[in-house]
Amino acid sequence: MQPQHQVMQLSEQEIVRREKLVKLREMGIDPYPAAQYPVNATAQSIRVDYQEGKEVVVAGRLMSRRIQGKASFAELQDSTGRIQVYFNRDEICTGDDKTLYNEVYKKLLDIGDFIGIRGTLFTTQVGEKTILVKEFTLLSKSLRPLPLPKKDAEGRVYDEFNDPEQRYRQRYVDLAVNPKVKETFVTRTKVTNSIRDFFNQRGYLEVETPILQPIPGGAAAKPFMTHHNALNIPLYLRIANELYLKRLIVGGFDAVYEFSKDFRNEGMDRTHNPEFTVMELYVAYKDYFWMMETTEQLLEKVAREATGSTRVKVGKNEIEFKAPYPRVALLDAIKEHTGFDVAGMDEAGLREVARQLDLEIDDSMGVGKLIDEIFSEKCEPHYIQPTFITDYPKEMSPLTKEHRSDPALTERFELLVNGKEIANAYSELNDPLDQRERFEEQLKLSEKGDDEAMFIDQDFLRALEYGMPPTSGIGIGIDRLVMLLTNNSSIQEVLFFPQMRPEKKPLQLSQQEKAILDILKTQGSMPLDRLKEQAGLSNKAWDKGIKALGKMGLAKVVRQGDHLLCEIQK
RNA sequence: GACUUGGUAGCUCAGUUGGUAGAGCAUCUCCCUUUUAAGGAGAGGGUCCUGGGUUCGAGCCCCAGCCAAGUCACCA
Repeated sequence: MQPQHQVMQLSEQEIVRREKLVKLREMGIDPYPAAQYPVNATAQSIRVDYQEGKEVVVAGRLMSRRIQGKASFAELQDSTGRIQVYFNRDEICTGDDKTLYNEVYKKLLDIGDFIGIRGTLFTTQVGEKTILVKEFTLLSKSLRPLPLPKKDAEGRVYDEFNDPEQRYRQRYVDLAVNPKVKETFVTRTKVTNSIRDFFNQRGYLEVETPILQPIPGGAAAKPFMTHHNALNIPLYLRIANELYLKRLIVGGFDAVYEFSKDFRNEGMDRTHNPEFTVMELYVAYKDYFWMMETTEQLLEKVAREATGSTRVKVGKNEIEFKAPYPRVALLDAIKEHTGFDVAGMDEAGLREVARQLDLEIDDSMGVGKLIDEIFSEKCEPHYIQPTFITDYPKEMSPLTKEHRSDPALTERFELLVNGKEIANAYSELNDPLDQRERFEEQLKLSEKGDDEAMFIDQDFLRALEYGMPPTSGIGIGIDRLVMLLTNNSSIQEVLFFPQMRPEKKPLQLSQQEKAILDILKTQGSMPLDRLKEQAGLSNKAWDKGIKALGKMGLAKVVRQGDHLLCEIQK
């Protein structure tokens, strides 16, 4: 195994920047100074509050340069955007010594470096608000060249940094170079702030519950497993936080909510990341009708605060988040979009319907899963505008209270927007005996082969036995909501660091080079074809190996009459 | 998991029946005092994703693999 530093191959530009680093240090300039820098303005504040001749101190990354002899225009980018700065040799170097401009600025600074600037504001002949640099300070040297997308007057982008793999793996570069990406994440935080604000104003309590759980409950999903050494027990990463929040309602809180990272060990695609964010809220003495009204109000406010409007463009559609939203019972939706009335149907009947609708089903599916399959395949995509789908069958809702007027159904709704589920809510099941029976139903499903069926959580049942007030709860998928509000069709675009397969380590090769060189060493010089034969390498490996050796100056091929001869060098 | 597409310079991309690897930007050198995607001139820069095969010869053709995106399948 070779040590890491020998593996590292630097590009020409990276070598140049490292050499500049050395030169700066030789000149007594610290490329990574510790002292704070007294920033008093930003690109944005200068634009908004422009005063000719005003002195400002700003800091940021150098993002472009146009050097013209003794003068140069450059762009400085800070967290608020870009501002043009003007370097003039005689403004920076007031005495005879011009090295600060000629050497330090022109030769030793690079695009990507962080610098601080003290200067005065002026407007150029072309009308651009600009800082006339009086003094600059290197704050941090950048050793890797950034990609340099550019925009022309019509807004066309050149050399855009747009390869998704690189953008996700190196999000820091993506953020530094693509301003739109930053906006997405600012909107994301506005969304969560707006939700918090809505709940806090109502006096709801934000809480934290365990991520490491002995029994992963509250949803049907495959969990991640881990192990606690001191306790010597298996633990699961939570798939939902529902059961813990309900325990808090048992304990006497009237309303609790939590933004929770949940984890599911399932497939990844443009709408699924193994870790994702859900907001769950539980409010005592409420039912799912109340929750529908609350949800409408919440989303109307969030849409307005995060995007500036209740109308949001999503792909080809425009979605109106203004309350109220239509309410459609699940079985009515199925009747409407498939023509089948599945109310009260047994498993065999549902199988037959699914078969007629050309749906793929398997034997482990019970009544609940079959209905879910029919609905999500045939109905879900139709609901573009926000719509509450209500009254799900009991079999697919093991934590939900039985419907007050139909024992086959539950008091549950999902909110669909743009054909996708955004929220899921119930009148929570608080009858401990009913809850135990529902868990036992799940156990049967599990025995049938459904590996997502819920576990029985005895402690949760114990809590319910002490008594939980009637409660309504909701879970909102934050990533999906942010996707909608930022018009992104991929979850990776709304997560800073989406999960990726690890990058391959750079190969420590030169196996073939070593093989060739070893033979050559014993001979000093030999015919090329004999060397190839003795090396016993594939054509491709031979070709690469001998070319690489030539390039490194270790071997040389020389022509001698009709023959090619290979000689060892040095 | 299946299929499709892609992987070439720091970035964005060309690359012809298979015949010595190209452009723009960036970098480096020289010239240049108000420019705006790009001032002028010149130079350097490559593991063509990896491994094997076919061939006198592979960035290109064949096989296997890696990574990604998209579509489908799976999926609270």
